[in-house]
Amino acid sequence: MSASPSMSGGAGERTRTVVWFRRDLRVEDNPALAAARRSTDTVAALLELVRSTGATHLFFNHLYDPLSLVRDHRVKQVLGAEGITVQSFNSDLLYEPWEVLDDHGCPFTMFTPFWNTCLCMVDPPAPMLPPKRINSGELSRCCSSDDLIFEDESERGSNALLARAWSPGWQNADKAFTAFINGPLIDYSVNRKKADSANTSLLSPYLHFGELSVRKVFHQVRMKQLTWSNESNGDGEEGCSLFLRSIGLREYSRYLAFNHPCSHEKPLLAHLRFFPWVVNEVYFKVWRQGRTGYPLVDAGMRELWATGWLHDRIRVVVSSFFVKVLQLPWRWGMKYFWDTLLDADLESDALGWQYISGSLPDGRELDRIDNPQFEGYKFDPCGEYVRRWLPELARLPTEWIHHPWDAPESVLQAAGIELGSNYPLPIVELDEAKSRLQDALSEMWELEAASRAEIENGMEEGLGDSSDEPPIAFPQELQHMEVDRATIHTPAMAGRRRADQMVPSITSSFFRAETETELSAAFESEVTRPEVPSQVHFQPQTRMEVRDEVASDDTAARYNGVQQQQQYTLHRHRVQGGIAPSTSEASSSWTGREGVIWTGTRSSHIG
DNA sequence: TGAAAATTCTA
DNA sequence: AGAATTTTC
Repeated sequence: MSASPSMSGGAGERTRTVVWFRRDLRVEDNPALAAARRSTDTVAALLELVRSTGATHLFFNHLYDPLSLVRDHRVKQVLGAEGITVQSFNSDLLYEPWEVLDDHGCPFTMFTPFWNTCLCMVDPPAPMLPPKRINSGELSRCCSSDDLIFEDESERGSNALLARAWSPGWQNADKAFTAFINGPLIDYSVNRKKADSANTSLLSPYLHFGELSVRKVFHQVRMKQLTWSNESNGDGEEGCSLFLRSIGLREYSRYLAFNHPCSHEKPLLAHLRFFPWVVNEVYFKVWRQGRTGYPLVDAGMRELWATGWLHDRIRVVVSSFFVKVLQLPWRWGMKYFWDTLLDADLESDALGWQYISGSLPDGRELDRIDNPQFEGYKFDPCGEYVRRWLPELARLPTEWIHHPWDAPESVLQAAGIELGSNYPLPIVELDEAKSRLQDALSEMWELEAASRAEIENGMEEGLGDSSDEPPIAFPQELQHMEVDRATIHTPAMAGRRRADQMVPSITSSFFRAETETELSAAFESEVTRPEVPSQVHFQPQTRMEVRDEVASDDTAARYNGVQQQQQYTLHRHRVQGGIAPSTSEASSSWTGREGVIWTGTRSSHIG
């Protein structure tokens, strides 16, 4: 937001204002907004701010989760009606979700064709240089970033350790990026399967918080690729493709969120609603603590807790173990990721968990259980990773490091390990998990068939509720436990207040309180594709609002047409009034990709 | 050169 | 787990 109209074309770099907008202004902490104190309504807060500063223009960048889409649209309406010029931009993505369509003009339902299409499109415009000067008018005086309180004392304390390893800010983002493309990128294709972080870009938190522009990443990696291609460095070139692909996954997560507004809460494939999840809080706790008895899983969970980061592959390992072996409800895991990962990202994490839990057309097969032992030798052949995070196994020879339960007693003794005592036996045997999974799947298909039969018999009125996923309450106990642990350890969630998370969960209290009517209205009518500002950038802005509306209606129409043909069954129309019961009040996190050894809470990153 | 075996990859 | 690709003989 700028008090002066001189700041134009913010499409390239984010500005501080935009960053504020990403996670909702915390009005209650901002002295400049005393009038709006206690308000959690962004629109009211902005209105107040605009009035008090005399701003004439408002600029912001797009977000694609349902909460933001609705809210941002309201901002346009309300502030527009006040005579404020409101202009929004794409800054988070290479291409806007509504720009990427298949031959029939329909949104893709699978990643590969989506990404191939992206790669064939005209390259996104190169990022712009930052403006030489921003005339921030009254704004800088009345609410500089120093006045905004992003963490309280207890948060500050619990973040101290993480802060040592993490360097936020765009300069550091830039440094990390340069280091990556001049270093590990060339060997990315060879090294990417190793479990440790040395070979990954560790950029995901910077990307998440808008400290690094995806378009900049895209262009520079493309240039490297060209260079290596000319030198016929096949590996280097392939590394670039693979790395860009992980950027593509991030794009795709927004794409999915946009096309399926509930994808962070509901499985995209309808039958998953009938899966009989094992509601077992002991399993859940054991998983969180890294005491499952499977070394690779446990090492991952310990690393996650200690550093707030996990390699992409290990995210797949632990989450797939969670869903397939423990058969816990995936949204619990997603919530835990959200709480612990420093690159926690709603869209990316929802994509990841849906992929793992078999909810995507191109996801992993539901009936396939990955064997952590084999994965262990694949990603961590020498056992270094396991030894680093599980000191109790440090003296175990590599031969047994990923399956200590098979090791001869003498070997265990020599390594100082007593299974069941200082390292657990497998909490669930894989064979047992397999048969349990088979049973669960048959049950799921039976229920699904029964439900479909009933619907065909015209009984859908009677079972309106049953087609929603049965609500599985998020374990209460987790809240307390995490706070306890957080004060002892370092990680991210310590003392975080609920409001800080601002997870666009449709069921969050914030949402209900502030926007329920609007949202239900939004989801009720099928014409709701919430207000996608289309082609905003290069238009003179007089007619912009009008064009927006038209464009978004267009998009909506197209979307609805598509919706029928897709195999996804996302009963958006059911999400009304009470709004679908959700497992978790928050959501998830996960990025199929890079990360940073991250330090600091989410809320403290923003500065 | 072709079939069989081994390895790799899967969003 | 299974398809696709590469290596082996």
